[in-house]
Amino acid sequence: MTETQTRRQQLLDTAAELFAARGFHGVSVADLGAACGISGPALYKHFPSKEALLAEMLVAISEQLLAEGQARVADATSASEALSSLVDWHVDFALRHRALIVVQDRDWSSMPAESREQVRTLQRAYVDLWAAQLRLLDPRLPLSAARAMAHAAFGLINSTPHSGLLPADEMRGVLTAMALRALGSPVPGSPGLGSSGLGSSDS
Amino acid sequence: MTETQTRRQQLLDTAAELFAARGFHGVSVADLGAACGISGPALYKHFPSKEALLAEMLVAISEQLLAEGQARVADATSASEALSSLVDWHVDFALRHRALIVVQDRDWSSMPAESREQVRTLQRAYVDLWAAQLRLLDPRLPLSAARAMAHAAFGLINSTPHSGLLPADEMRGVLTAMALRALGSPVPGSPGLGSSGLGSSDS
DNA sequence: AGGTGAGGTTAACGATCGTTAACCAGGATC
DNA sequence: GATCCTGGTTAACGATCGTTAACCTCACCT
Repeated sequence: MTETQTRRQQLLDTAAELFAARGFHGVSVADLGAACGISGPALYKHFPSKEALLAEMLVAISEQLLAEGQARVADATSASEALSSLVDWHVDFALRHRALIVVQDRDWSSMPAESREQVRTLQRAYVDLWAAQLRLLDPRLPLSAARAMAHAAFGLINSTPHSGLLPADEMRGVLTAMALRALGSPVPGSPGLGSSGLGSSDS
Repeated sequence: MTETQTRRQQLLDTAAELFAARGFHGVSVADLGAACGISGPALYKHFPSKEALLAEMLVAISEQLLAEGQARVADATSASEALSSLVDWHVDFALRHRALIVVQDRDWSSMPAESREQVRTLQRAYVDLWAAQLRLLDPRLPLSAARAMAHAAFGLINSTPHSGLLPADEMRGVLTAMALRALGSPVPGSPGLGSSGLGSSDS
């Protein structure tokens, strides 16, 4: 692999892989060190604690997701173009960083409180970025419903680590198409879906 | 809460909640006991080990998901009706058992090897149940792509625990509509769907 | 009455964990 | 050439974990 990376980055990458496979509490610092060719407490030359390593990992990806998402929305000329670009970005990210995707919503609760709050804020902003575009497409859509739809789209796209059964190229096509269809027309016109009706017709 | 349940079931229910919040390795048997009004090693009067408790929990829900899924497919008169019924069932299950949904794909790797294999087999059968219906709708769809689509639909529906921002009734409507749309017209064999527009750009 | 088993208790065990301490090699700096 | 910082090492610590052992207490059966 890329041997030119710094030891610090190697620790982050390897930790992502191990945490994704066995969970934060299921990986000891000795395991992590061994997987990096060093052993045990050498980790503390690069991070103040095991929790701090996790925090840096998750804060970094939350920032990256949000920053690129904002850039793409800014560059778009319509809501549908923005959403399409957001989907492409998130699919690309999920395919390139499967391990990080798993760790993010699995070991979120193992982070120190302050970083946990930071990630929560970043994630909320990212969700609202999607939700805003959805509400531009259908202004009758309540914010809470738009947020739920964004979360559902993330769940769909983030399913890729759990099913590594397609080559990345084909998986990209499947996920992109499904996500765009799922977000397509926010109000269900189809019959037989029950009487819930998503409210919001009058407010 | 329901005080008429057996202690054994109370342990399973409470464990699901705690595991979902902090992860299997993040919950000690003392924590679990305390949350049930008993303390510490009393767990071993009901389960041979902490891992065995997790295994029973996950095997049970995998069996339940598959059994009801098979029943619904058997009762359906068409592939689209079967898929719609499967979506309803999975959405209902996810809304009723949020904690179990979280634990299932979070602490799968913490199970003893034999039970892990058992759950894997049950889940694979459940995925193939969905995939078979998808391929009835579009016979050109490869099995691997159909499986990926089923996984993606699960991810979409299972997102509900992460976003508890809608009342269950409205959430059911949103998830059902999105899942059906996502599965709706199976993906064209075309790679790189480039600048696909969202159909509803006009309003 | 007396025995029994189910479901608790506390105490204690060995293992493992995250973390700290003390030490050491080597290359850059002055 | 002495010095210092960087990134390693091994040893040891205290805490916590899952698990076992030994004991207790009733409800229940005969």
